[in-house]
Amino acid sequence: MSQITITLPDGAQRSYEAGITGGEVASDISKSLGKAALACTVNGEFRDLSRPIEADADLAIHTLKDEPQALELIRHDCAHIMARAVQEIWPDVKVTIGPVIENGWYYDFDREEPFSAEDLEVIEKKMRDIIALRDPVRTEIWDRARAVAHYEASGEPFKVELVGMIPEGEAIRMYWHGDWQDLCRGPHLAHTGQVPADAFKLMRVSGAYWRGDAKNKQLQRIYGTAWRNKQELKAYLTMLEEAAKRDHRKLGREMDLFHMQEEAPGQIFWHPNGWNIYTTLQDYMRRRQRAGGYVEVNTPQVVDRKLWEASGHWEKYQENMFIVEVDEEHAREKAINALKPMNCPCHVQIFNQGMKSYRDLPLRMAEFGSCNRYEPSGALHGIMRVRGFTQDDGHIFCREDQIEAETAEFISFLSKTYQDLGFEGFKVKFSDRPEVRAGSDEVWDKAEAALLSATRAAGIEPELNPGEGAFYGPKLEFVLTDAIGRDWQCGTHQVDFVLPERLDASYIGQDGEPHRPVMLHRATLGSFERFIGILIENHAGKFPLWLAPRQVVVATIVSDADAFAADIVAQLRAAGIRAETDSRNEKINYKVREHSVGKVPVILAVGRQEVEDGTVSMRRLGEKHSKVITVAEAVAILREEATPVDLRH
RNA sequence: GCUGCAGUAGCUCAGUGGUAGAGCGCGUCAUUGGUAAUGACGAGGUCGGGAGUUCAAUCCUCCCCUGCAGCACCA
Repeated sequence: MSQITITLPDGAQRSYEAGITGGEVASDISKSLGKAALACTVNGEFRDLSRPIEADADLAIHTLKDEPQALELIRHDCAHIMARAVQEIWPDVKVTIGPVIENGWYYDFDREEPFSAEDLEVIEKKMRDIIALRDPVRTEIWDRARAVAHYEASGEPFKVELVGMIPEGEAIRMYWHGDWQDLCRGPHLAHTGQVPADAFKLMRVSGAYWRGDAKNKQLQRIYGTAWRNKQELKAYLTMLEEAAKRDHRKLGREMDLFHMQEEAPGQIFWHPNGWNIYTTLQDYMRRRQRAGGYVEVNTPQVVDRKLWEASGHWEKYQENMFIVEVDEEHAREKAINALKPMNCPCHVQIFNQGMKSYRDLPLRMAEFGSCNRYEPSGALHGIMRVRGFTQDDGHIFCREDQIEAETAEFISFLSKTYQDLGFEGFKVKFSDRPEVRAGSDEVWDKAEAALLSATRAAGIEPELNPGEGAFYGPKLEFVLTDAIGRDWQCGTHQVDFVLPERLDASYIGQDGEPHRPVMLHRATLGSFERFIGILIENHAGKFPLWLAPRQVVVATIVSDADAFAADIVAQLRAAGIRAETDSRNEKINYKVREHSVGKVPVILAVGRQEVEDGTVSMRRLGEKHSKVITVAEAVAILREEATPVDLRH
């Protein structure tokens, strides 16, 4: 037996016989470490404690203290324990896959009968029984034929398929706890008792397609969440509740911003408060775009199918379009139109009017373009994913050699916009040529290089999405992060070589010959509807003053202050502030509560004292204390704060 | 679109095979009250839509619509 040297993370070295396991080393270091050990990392490879170490190695023993490894192991073992629990309760259920995901895991099962909420409780209880058994986890490497034969014999067709998907040369590893067995890459805990029995919870059941393909069989997926201890689980559940409190659908109702109803699924009825946010945002974008050298246009909603055929939408996008047929009986003519799902073909029509010269380029054309798309019913979600929406759309017609400068210009435009709207940072994703594409490799080379270098020049290193570009050109996607760390893809910037060709756009170059322009499709917010949803959730309804629909409420404490309040509101309105009085016959506590729930940023309370002194008691949303200042001071402060960010100085 | 769940007063929700209840909100009256709910009284729904079973359906069955969660989709 040869001796090997094990080097621990602190640099300490220990000598053992070759073939010793990580678990044995842990026990040798100390009895308590031996107990606490969950798994180990050997020369950078995350492994089971039970695997022998044959040569000199760096070794790190993982315990519950190592958060990422511990969570990975716990969740992974939860997945297996859940699958075992399900098969022990319903032996005829077929197992498929059960990966670790953010905050937990899921496992997909094939079972005729749907799992019910009560079933989840039963499964959860069974899981705790399995954990209490403290069954050791055992592993073996099998050859492919044996694994296939085993799963065929045990009637697990999905596992047979999975074995077939494991690449040649990769070990086929089998795991057991108790008699239950699963195919798995590992690693796993040393025994089932290492899963904290009070720190996991089954969350929900849903359908999911086998291998993520809608053409395949639909399986039943059970989601669970698991943590290192009860406190972490509780913190996570509390966080979910907090996130639910900012749900834009709930706040939209509470703040009286909008509503939706079943006669118009996926479309929004904007109430005065919500429309105020919308127009404030649109006014802001319009000023920014004008300053950015865009010309604003507006194009038709209902457009003949001929244009969609020419643009390619009829062929590629028809499923998502609202088709409008006018029949002969009523109109004495037959016409098939479609509501526009995108603005680009219409913009090319404007570009195509008259002759364009190279001197006209780059031509930056913007439209707050209302579009309608027949989104699948299951995709609809509040005002975030709708069937009728308005994009802050724009198309830049330019020469190939202008792509880089225009891209840089747009990135700076977008970056300022996000900053103005209260978002700290954003990520950029770069998608390059897909397999099936239009345009020559040479043109793609140029376009990709231009996008990349413009992004890098802006000091941004994009995340690469190889092969994910549109068939007509490469694209950048801009993802912003909200106040609670969620990512939202909003902006987009796409190079398009195809549409100008299909719709025959051209300009006369310096050489007197016609040339094809390149089109850059770009949007900053994406759609107003979705972006406002994001804003609501980002601010939890507490909008900065300039965006808030109702900026100030002047609330009277006694009715003797009614006239004074009305006068203050008149002064505030004259200063351009959205203000209203609340002189209802209610107590000040009641009014403060109601307007706080309604997320009004500023309440000015006025009673006898204020009338006498010409002051107001200013209370900001969420603050406990109010401040007494003169009316003139209040107007001056609020005027400044209510000014849109881009107009301030 | 697929799977599952849900749809009762403006909102949140309870409830029953014999035509329905609470809190908040709303209205009226009283109260003029200092920074997150003053009190009393009152109005308000035929229980998402359609069909069926039944002497009788909001409650059971079927179909449809809409919503929610996830999957798929997001050109």
